[in-house]
Amino acid sequence: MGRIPCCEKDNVKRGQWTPEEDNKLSSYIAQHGTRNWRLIPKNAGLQRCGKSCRLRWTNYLRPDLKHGQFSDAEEQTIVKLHSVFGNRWSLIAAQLPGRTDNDVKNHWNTKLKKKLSGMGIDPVTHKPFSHLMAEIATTLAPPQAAHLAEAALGCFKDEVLHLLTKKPMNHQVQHSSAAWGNNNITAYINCKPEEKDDTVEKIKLGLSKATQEPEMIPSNKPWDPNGIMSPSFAGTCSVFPTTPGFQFSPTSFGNEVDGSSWSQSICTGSTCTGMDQQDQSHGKLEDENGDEYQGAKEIRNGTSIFNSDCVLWDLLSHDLINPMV
DNA sequence: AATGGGTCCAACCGCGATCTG
DNA sequence: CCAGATCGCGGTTGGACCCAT
Repeated sequence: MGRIPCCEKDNVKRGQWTPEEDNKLSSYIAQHGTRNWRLIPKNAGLQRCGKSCRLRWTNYLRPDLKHGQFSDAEEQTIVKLHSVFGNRWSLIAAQLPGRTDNDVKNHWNTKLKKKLSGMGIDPVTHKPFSHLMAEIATTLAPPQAAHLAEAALGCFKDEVLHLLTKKPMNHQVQHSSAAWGNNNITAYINCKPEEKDDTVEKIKLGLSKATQEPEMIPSNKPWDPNGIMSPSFAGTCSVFPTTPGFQFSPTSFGNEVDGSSWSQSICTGSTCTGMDQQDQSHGKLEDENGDEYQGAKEIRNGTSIFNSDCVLWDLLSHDLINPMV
């Protein structure tokens, strides 16, 4: 029944690969291809598991791989695609010739996440931290709001402290914007001071309402899985997407700031026009529990989440090297 | 020079999907 | 059809390297 094991676990070497091992594997694959990873280590004279050989080849030895630094354009692509697909590294890497999913993942975790955080943008949702705080304040029931806001304050301490104390944005922004080659982010951070002040007020007001006036929360709450967003409640957070976990809107944000594709890539969190109004079921990738909604499931099943009149699809489809469908 | 902390990335781990005997 | 191997993926870790003290 079944196949024979891929390797004898107790007789395989692990850890760093030596140049000799690399040479053996490369020359064997050059001659015989990568048909059967189970046989490759044995035939190539390597005391390695087939899985280890596959990883070494796909992540490091493949001749078409790039090994240098990520360019600005590559970083932009990663951020843009991550705002849509999340941690689907293989999908993202497919749009970056010569880069592996491991490369992209490592670069994201070590560099890009920090860059975004330094700009006051949550790398998970691609929204400004201030918007996330405001969402917490305006969309959760009182006990949840209080606890989550407290937790968020811990997570986003620097950004929130800046907002609440109105200290000027400092080194991080300037450093980041310089490193990323233009002033889009600085433009965003520094733009519309009245909106940021408004955001601070929303945070304060929302927390105050949530913790003191439970009767103000409408009956069909967004956190209620059976509920439908009421117009009155939606109006209380008109600036923000009305569903926790909702992702998007590059287009509106870019237009607000300077209309460049780079600012569209960086942050997808501002006013959410297009998708939430047109088709919420396609816009939502996850609900507040992290469960996938229709859109994400369609990606996983290999079909597009985007229809022909979707702004996001228009944005991305022009840039994609490998179709997602 | 020693050392402690931070960063980076190659490699490993575990899981679900797919394939194969 | 089924059991189990293989593949592909995303998350995590180990250790090399760098830098400040």
